[in-house]
Amino acid sequence: MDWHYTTKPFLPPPDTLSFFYNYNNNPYPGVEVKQATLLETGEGSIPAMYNGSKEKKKRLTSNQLELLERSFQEEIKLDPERKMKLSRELGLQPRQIAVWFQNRRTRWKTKQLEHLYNVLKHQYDVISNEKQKLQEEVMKLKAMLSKEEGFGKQRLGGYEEISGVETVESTSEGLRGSNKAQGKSNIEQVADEGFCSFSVEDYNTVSVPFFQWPVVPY
DNA sequence: CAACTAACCTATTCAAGTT
DNA sequence: AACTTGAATAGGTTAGTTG
Repeated sequence: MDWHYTTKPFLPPPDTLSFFYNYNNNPYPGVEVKQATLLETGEGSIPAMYNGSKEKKKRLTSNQLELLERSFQEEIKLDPERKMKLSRELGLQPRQIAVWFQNRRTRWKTKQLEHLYNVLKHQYDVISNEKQKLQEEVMKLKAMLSKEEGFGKQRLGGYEEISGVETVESTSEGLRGSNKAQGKSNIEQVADEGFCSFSVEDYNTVSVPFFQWPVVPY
């Protein structure tokens, strides 16, 4: 495996989650450009860990981490030019820079998935609550209806039409008030509050409001 | 169009640091 | 000593280039 023979132009961040599933996706097919040779990049000099001799793994210093982190915040992907620049500035092998970025992207992605999970869980809780309320309301309405039916039978023929829709006060009506006027369901209301529902198929193509690029949690 | 190349990914290993 | 973290490796996938 080699990391250092080609480069891609600076890629503006995609605004969808699709890159989660295809990091290699290039929004500008055909513009990949051949660049530096091994000699030019200076990666011909293989560090001890890569040339067979057993050197122990060393942690990066806080200064190195700080600069790498700042660079990562600027752009999640690493172009060869930046890799070489960081390599010179930090006194690390370009390979180490590339590895650090790869591992950092993995950590970043894990955090993003964690965040996504929390958002979806919140959505689920809201909808689950709503379902509970609606079920309770249905029970109340059924109870009222059977009561009314009881009255009707007692009056012996004195039939009175009762429209449930018009006469029954909904216990959760207040909750829906404003959105009902706009013809919106509670679920849509949830969506309006900044969450959206999407299917697995949507996952690759639909941009998600809470997703920001490059949000870099750690 | 197959072979090559170089990027990226996930899964894993293992040393260093922490509890 | 057990657990956690993170640097590094292995092997696979993808996409652009070349002959």
